[in-house]
Order: sequence, then C-alpha cells, then structure tokens
Amino acid sequence: MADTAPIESPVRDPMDNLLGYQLRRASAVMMAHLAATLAETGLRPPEATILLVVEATPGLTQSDLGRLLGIKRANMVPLVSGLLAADLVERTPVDGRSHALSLTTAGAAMAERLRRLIDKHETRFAAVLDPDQREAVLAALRSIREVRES
Amino acid sequence: MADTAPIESPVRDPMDNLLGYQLRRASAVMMAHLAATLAETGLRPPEATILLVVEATPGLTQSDLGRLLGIKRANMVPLVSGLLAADLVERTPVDGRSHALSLTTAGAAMAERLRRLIDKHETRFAAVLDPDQREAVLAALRSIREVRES
DNA sequence: TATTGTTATACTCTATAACTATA
DNA sequence: TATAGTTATAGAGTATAACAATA
Repeated sequence: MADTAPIESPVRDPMDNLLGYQLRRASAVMMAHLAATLAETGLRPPEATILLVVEATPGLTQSDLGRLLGIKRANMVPLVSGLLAADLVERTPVDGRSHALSLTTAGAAMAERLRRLIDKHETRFAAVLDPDQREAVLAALRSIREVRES
Repeated sequence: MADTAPIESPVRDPMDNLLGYQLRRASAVMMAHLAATLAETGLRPPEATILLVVEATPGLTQSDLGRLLGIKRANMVPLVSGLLAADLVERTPVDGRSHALSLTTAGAAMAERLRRLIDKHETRFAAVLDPDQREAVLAALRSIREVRES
C-alpha cells in the first residue's frame, strides 16, 4: 500500500477522540430519540423521569427530587405543576413547608406506559452494543458523573 | 445468602441502568467542566469546537461546519459572527454565496491554547477510566451516534 | 440560621420558517 | 430548483437572586 498511501495525512476530525465531545453528541442523539418516543404521551424526558422516580420513591419532596435528578429547586416548580395539573402526581403536606409527592392512579398507569416506551427506546440503542460493552459504558458513565471539580 | 436477602427489594433508582439517562448526566458533568475550563479564553464549547475544526480543515464553509458539528445553519450565524468579530476567524468568498473559513494568526494561537485546555479537561476524566475502558466508551459512543430513527 | 417552595429573570443551545442572492 | 447565508422567533433546559413561610 506504500505508494498508494496519501502523502499528506488525511484531515482528521479533531473531535473524534474527545470523550466530552462524543458524549455530548451521543447524548443528543439519544435524547432526541427519547423525546420522539415519549411524544405520544405528551410528556418530555424530565417529566417522565420525575414520574418514574416518584413511583420508585413515593413521599419524596420536590427538593429531594431536584437533588436526585440534578434539577434546581426553581426549575422543579413548573415541572411538578404540570404533572399536578395533568393529575399524574399529587402532593400531601409533610411540614408546613414541604409536600410529599406520590402518583395518582393515572400517574401509575402513565409510569407503566413510560417504562414500556423507555424500554423500547433503550433496546434500540442496546442493539448496537455488545451486552458487555453496554455494561462497561454504564460503569464508565457513573465514574464520570462522580467527577466534579478540577 | 438466601435468608439474609431482604424480603422487599431495596428501593432502586429506576434511572440507574438507563443508558440514555446516564449519558445525559455524564455529558452534563463534562460540559460544565469544559465550560469552566474554557472560561478564561472567553470562548464557550461550541466556539472552541469551531476553531479546532476550522484549523484542521481550513476552507470549510459555514454550512459544511454546521453539518459536521450538528449545528443548524441558522445557529451558526451568531457563532461565526462572534469569532469574526473577535478576529479569530476570517472568511474569503468562494462563490457569490459561500465563504471559506480559516483561522487568523490570533485564531491559530487561540486554537493552540484551546487544545491545551481541552487536553487538561479530558485528562481529568480519563483519570477515572482505564485506558481500555476509555477506548471502549469512545467506540460505543460512535455507535450510538450512528443510530438515527426508530 | 437553614430549608421549602416560589417568582422573576437571564442565558445557552436548539428548532423552524421565511427571505435574498446566488448556483 | 437547490443551496448559502441570514433574520426573526420560539422553545427547551439551566442558572441566579430574592422573597415568604416554616423549621
């Protein structure tokens, strides 16, 4: 192949080996696919996430949820308000200042539906990875999430 | 272990094994870290990406860049305008309708500086992964990016 | 004093539609 | 007719500051 090799090295994509960049692009692909998959429910990914977490841990407060999901208190307000208005979530006072969140009957049915849709979505992407590879990626992503400063 | 196993399964985080969710959170961590790392240059991640790609492939048009980076034509405009105004990028007419982008001298110096900062940033995260694991993740992310519809 | 929920607000990134001028 | 660049605009998602009520 020596004399058919290009004399100048081919232009390489400088982003190709950057973990941060590839993570961003891959995440964007999956989020777009997830949003499209969930569109029929009228819920977007953050709302779906809230329903699943509230289902798994009923009694959580909004602040608890925000801390768990990395969503600021202030930004939880319209999300939870929407779910209350849609009668998917209800809240009962704990304190005079905090409210425990739980699913309504409709919310539980929606959570079930979401789980099936998310499973379909996840399966689509799992199909392009070896099972081992998928586990390795999940482990790596959890490690990355633990990195915070400098 | 049978009789020491919990009767009720512990409350599991329903997001824990979702590739899409973990990807989103890990990406957010890395993007925040990258933005903080680049802050001293006055450039944000998308602008830094543009400089590196223009450096690697001078003569690209804005539309070429957008397609390569997954940024819509309309959204490229303020990004490129900012880089032109900062005298980091220049453009020369190709057509009557398209312009070839290249780095100015200041842009080339900035690209070098960016490469060092990005390398520092990447190294911080590579530190929590085995080298093999890092390559496996990159390969998996590229596979994920190739998935598009259904 | 610290925390919960809230309002208001701003910024970043993305998305669409429509226009012009060129090809 | 299709493409490059542009404008205007809207929508997500995220960020900070400040406030009232409560702990």
